[in-house]
Amino acid sequence: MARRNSLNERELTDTSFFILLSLTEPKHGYLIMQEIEKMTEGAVSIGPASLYTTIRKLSEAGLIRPAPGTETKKKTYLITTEGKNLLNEDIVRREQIVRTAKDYLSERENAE
Amino acid sequence: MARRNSLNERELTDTSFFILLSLTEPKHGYLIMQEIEKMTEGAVSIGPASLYTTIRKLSEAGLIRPAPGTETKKKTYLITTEGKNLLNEDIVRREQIVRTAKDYLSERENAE
DNA sequence: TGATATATTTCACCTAATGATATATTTCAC
DNA sequence: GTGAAATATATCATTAGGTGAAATATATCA
Repeated sequence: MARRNSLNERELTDTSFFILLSLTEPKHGYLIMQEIEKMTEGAVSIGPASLYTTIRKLSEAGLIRPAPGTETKKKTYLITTEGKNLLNEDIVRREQIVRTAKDYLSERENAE
Repeated sequence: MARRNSLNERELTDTSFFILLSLTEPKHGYLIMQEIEKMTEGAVSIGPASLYTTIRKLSEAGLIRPAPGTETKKKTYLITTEGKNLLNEDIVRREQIVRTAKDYLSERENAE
């Protein structure tokens, strides 16, 4: 849900979710795009505009940081501990949404 | 992901997702708000502005329709077959996201 | 009647995402 | 080296979606 500021509420948009996920291993921006395409088998694709603006935001929020030992022109990033915590929280949040929906639907079906 | 038009791409935002879910049984707007609060145990709450604008959009998209036999001032709605199909699709889409994330993380852990 | 709860609508504003485009930088065949 | 293609980053202008707040309408019932 696009609201005031999803990160403040410890909720990840799909874009932030997948960028954080891919940065559990250090990567630069362009590679992140490719990795997300690959891991979702094309279901999710993030363009450069979304990517680089989101990287900046995640970086400012302390959820990712420049990877050490990479001083080239390619800026390489890595998820932080805080970022990993939030990512794990968000996986649980997403599971709960699905579970809530399934439970709700099956309750109605049984009532018929 | 807030994009061009999520309904065109057969993707539901959280707001649309929960409204459709609650309308598997006929309800008017105000009740939808309460039901969503209740079923998510307060984790998701949708205000009137979001609710009524989303109802209009879902209605225009043919995903919900006025419930028959309710001709009062309270406008009662019900999910359509098309809406139910999309809701079910979206549950699967959401499950896949979680599965993708878990698989991705566990692959990295094993590689350490 | 009037107070309170229930219910709907609209406004103005913000965040997130995005297509498009511009611009670097790297690689490598020639 | 030169230049073309691939790789990589950045920014702009626009749109969709979500929201708090406030206004208004309707229902309920003491």
